[in-house]
Amino acid sequence: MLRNIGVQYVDLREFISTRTVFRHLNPKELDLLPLDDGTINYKRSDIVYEEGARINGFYCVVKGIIKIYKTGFDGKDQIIRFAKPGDIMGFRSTITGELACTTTKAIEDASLCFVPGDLVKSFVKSNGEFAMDLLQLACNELGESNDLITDIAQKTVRERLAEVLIHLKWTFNLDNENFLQISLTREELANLVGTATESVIRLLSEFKQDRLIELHGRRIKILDEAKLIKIGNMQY
Amino acid sequence: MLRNIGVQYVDLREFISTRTVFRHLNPKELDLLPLDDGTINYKRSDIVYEEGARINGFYCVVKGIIKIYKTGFDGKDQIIRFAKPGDIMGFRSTITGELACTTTKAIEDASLCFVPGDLVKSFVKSNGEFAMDLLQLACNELGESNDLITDIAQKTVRERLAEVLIHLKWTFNLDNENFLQISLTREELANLVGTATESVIRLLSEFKQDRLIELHGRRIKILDEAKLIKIGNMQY
DNA sequence: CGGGAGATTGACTGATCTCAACCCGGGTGG
DNA sequence: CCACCCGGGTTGAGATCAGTCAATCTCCCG
Repeated sequence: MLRNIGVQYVDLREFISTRTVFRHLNPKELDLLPLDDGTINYKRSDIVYEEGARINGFYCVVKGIIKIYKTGFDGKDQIIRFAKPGDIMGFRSTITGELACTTTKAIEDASLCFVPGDLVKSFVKSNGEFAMDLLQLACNELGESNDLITDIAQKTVRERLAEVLIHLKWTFNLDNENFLQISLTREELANLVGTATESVIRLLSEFKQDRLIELHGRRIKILDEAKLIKIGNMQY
Repeated sequence: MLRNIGVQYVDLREFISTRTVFRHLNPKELDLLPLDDGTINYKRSDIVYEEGARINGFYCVVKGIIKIYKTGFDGKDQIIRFAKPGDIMGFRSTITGELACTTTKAIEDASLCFVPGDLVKSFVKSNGEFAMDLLQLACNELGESNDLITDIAQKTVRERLAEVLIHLKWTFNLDNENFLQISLTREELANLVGTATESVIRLLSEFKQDRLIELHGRRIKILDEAKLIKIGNMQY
């Protein structure tokens, strides 16, 4: 049951049964999950599935970070969210039976555990606790998506960039030198903010001038979180 | 069980049990719904609940149209979606237990049937079919929200307005004279598109010049759906 | 050393927002 | 009956945010 993923040995069953939406499955149900057999490794920039693909199951992130994005008609990507260890991808398509409406790509080496859709659906019907957890998951995402809609529609690029930096801090934390623990290209940052690469670059320089952040290549150090929150007009 | 809502008499139980997410409840469960007792009438521009309110139950639209929107920090509203007969409002907050993240206001006289959250949750746990339906509902909305994010982030105001007009047609249909069967102020249209009122007005005039639509006050006649779809860069 | 991807900077353009004025129709009070 | 007001709609002018295009730079890699 022990499995080598990257540098650490992790008990996969332990992980799935405590850190994911499968936390309320009973031992019998857990036995049905194809844990090791369903786990697939991806290298940085590997695509897990593409927009338009038929998905029939949950991809549970065990290790790594995956970006989830939609490609607009003009070829520009909009990053919707990131999935990190413990998160689930592909549940929307699995539940609705529609084709995937997003593409998912590893931005660092990753391991995903695939759980077939039929199995998930049977759990939903047999385990009310699990159904509620899944509903909560969907509803949480829905809330975040709705927030994002208002943000993009009403805030300036400057405000949104500040907000994105704060969200990244909250989601991925800082290392002991206050650097964001996620590495994104300027273009990815732009696709997250919903703007042009050049705009992100200019605004990052501004923030650096104003001593809100420090830049070391792709590594971003957060110097003044409070000020960034203010610039981002965040209500938290 | 017959109830006067507006000009028509409708069998409420029949409506709830065929047109809403409660369609897979069994007769026993249906009996638990506070149908007539839970039904409340609203006048145009009445607020059902406000952002920040504690919601604990589903509001099921029986009659009328409700706009669901978020107010940005600068006081401008962003309309997320409309709820029409058969639709549910407030399920996100009910499920997650969070405060409402949207305000909901009747844009025409409406009747809503309130179903307590505890009852809904008990159905989720006891009725797998219902749980799946609810999940599908949430996932469908999630898909639409994600589409909207990409649209707002990448499309021009002109493209978005064209798209909104088409979506309104699909959602509310046209009357026998090809007028949209929903009446919105220019400001509401702007809040839906995510732009300024003046921009909407100017673009509507353009569309009129180009013989894509006709304007009679708030009533909008769709003349050339195909062209609007093209302008909106819609992939359908 | 050449090539390529990503990052940066500058100049220019233009879509869209804001501000302000004005119109129009309906309702209201004197 | 009329003057006034008010909300919503419309139009114009000017300001500006942010996108595009193009040139350059910096690494890193083979």
